[in-house]
Amino acid sequence: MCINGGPPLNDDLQNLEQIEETAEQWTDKHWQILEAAVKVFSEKGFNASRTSEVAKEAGVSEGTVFNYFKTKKDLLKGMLIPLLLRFFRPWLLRGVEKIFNNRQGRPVEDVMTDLVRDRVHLAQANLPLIKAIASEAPFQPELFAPVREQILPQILEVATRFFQEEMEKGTFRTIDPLLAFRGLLSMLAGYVIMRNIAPEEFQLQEEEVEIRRLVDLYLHGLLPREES
Amino acid sequence: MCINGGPPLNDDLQNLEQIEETAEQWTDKHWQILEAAVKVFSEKGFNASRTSEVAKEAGVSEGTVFNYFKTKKDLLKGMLIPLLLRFFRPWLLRGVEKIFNNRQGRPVEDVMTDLVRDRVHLAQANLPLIKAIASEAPFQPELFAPVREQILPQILEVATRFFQEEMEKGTFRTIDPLLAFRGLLSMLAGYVIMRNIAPEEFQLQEEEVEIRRLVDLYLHGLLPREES
Amino acid sequence: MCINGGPPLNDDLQNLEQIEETAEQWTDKHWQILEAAVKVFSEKGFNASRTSEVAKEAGVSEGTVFNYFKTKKDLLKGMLIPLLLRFFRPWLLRGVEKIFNNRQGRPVEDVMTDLVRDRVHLAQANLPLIKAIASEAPFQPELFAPVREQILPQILEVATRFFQEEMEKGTFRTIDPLLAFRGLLSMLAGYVIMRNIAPEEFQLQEEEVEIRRLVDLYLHGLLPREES
Amino acid sequence: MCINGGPPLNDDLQNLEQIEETAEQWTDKHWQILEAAVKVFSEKGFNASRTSEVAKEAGVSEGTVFNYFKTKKDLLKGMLIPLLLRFFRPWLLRGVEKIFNNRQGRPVEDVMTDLVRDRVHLAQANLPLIKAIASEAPFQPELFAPVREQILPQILEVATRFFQEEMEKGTFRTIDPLLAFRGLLSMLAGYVIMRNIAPEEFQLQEEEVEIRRLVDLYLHGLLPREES
DNA sequence: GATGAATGAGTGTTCATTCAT
DNA sequence: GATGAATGAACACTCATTCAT
Repeated sequence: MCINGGPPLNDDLQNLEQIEETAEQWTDKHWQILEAAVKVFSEKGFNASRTSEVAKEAGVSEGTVFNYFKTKKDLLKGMLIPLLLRFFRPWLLRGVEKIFNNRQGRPVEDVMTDLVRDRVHLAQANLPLIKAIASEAPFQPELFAPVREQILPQILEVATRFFQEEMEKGTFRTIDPLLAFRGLLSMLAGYVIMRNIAPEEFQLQEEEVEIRRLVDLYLHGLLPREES
Repeated sequence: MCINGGPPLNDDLQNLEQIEETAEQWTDKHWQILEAAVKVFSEKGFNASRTSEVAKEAGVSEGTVFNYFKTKKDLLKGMLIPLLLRFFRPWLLRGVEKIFNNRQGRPVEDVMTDLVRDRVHLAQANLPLIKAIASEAPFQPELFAPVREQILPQILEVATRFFQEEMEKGTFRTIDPLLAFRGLLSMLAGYVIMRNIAPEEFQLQEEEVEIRRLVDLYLHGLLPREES
Repeated sequence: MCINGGPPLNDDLQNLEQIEETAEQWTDKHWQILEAAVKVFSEKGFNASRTSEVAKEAGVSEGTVFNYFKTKKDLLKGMLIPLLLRFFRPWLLRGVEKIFNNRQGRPVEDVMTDLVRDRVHLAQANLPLIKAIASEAPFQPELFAPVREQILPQILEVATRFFQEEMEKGTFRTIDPLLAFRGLLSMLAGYVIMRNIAPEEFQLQEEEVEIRRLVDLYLHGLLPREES
Repeated sequence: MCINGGPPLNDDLQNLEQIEETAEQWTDKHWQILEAAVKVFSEKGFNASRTSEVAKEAGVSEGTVFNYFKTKKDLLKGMLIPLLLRFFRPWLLRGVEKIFNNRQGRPVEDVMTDLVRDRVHLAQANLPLIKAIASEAPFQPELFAPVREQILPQILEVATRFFQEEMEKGTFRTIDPLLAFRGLLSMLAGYVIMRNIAPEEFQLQEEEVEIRRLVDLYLHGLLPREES
């Protein structure tokens, strides 16, 4: 009859524990179908995608898709699971400290570059997933409410703590840590988006160069160094 | 029988002259219907929107919608016209110089703040329009190709010229002007998006404060001022 | 967009006034489609019927069916309207008295025969309608609740009044008038049903003969006349 | 692989011998599944019932249902077996005579009351079975053809014989024995149906009272006794 | 014998588009 | 020019049935 292994997706994305639990109960078929959905949704958008195409892409029959995900919308909802796990599990588990713990002596530019490079790579590797979700998120607020209300604050808290600590140590100048985070996030996202929309028009160089430049601008600003 | 006043939209968005021409040939009904479409599309997304709802919102019959815009997609295409006109006509007509011409003596922070404020206000005022277009753009590349290929380079050129001149004058330090532009654009867009997604979670202050902080971060970077 | 002239069917079948109102707001298309639905539903049963077949039978497109009746179930609900109007409007409007008013001097057998004949003819003429509704009624109690709770009591009241008056006049012997009504209704329905299921097996004669026999059995019972 | 114990159901319901034979070859699982089907079908109707629900109700897997009954329709067909056995085996085996043999001296009212009470109890006890079959019978004529053509005539013959004998004995007045049977059957069925549709609206009393009244009306008719 | 995952034809319903009035 | 009834292709989802384990 109905398979739909794992708990229902509704309201079960409150925190990482629940998300991991759900993910563990998923079978290979779940992942196989979800990957197909990610591919199709990211290419055509949620509404323009056809469940038949997801099925074909997954190499299963249409009925099977619905055995594993009760509705088309559940496919979208399900994508939050790998997204959150891939992007936040390491961070939230280990804290960002680990990344910065062993920066002994290394210049802050290098450390920030590592950080940005990691996120850029992650975003590039998961671009379809991000595209599928991000493009539909504005129109399904109730679907993503748990993320906004539960997960986002956790992320902000980690980020804030990181910036605050560094500011106290004097690594960064003292500004609103959330502003610092938003600024970095914006530049990072802006880079990834523009890179994928119109790399030519923006005359983007190879990734490593761009990342270094981005970090440089973020850290030093546009004004001339005053010491000179 | 078919009205569809003005030239067909296809391939007629190559430059501002053509766009203005098309806009002038539009009747009030065109605008009335397009505004309705903007409202509906921005709330539900292009594919989830119903032409019937656009008609109701516009206060006309469904048939009339199709008298003015041959297809649903033409409604989307048509939105590019007010978007481009509102965002770029003043810039491209007068050049950004005008904005900076009369900055005699005013500190660069203030001038940049004016610039950012202007764009933020514009974005806020046209948020539905932006949302309607931006959310569908990734899935209709051919629809937006003329913009990317014709309009975007014009914009980039103006922006580049501005940054370059200022760099030569010493107002800004010398970096890739496109990088400078992308950085500013990213921060600007990031601010507007986050403000509209989750103002609470990001603890956003009143606009003027946020804009000043944003410009400060953009201009000075995150590192402590070295002279101190 | 949506036509669906007339008020929504839900909860609007409380009394004959509302039913008549709804019926008057129906267009020819409504009736055309409903007749087709009656035909199809009565032949295959509600669930086994296909809306596509209803459309074909009505000579309209499938979309048109749903313009006039929002759902397949609404087609079923809509059938109550002609059913009730055809079976009860005359009765409830004029009272059964009219039928019996002018029976001056005529033997009660003849009057009852007229009554039964009228109902049998009506039932025969509306057999598909009855079949379509009656076969689904047991499984859609909420759909027919208004009829059971509002219309049925009205009918029972009229019937009760009729039998009671005749009993007081001495035309009938004094028994529970509802029992008398149920008995007549049962025989009438039983006759119509058996006639349509297996006329051969029940060796049914021509209608007029059967009706006279039925009335005779109903009025005199199975026991021998005691006077003899 | 396929079990489907017992002979195929098609065309094997010609007479009671074959039916009994089939019933004897059925295992407990057959009965278990069939009872579940009766429950589900009687609640939702044949077409609206899901084989998955039958399986769940029977406490077996969906596959098992189809091991015992090749198709969903076979479940319906199979229901004829308990129906016919329960309703007609005793009658046909022993003849109705047995019931009437020992009526020595008892008034005919009492004897008829016994008869009616027996049938009413039987119907009440098997209501789901009757409902499941009766509601689908009009739309599956070929399924029930053997019953109509083979079993029904046998029943009618027994009934006819009974009424005829009693008429010859003078217990009943002489009318068409089939009419007498149809009249009784109608009243009986009408009572059971109305009792289960709307006992309140019909103001039904306790069963024993209703049965006595029903028999009284059937035997004496509605007219006043002429001897008084 | 029992299972239940996989199947895919089939369904009610939607909605962009047309066109007669 | 404006209307809105009619259209029918298309889609999400269902479910009886199969069959490998």
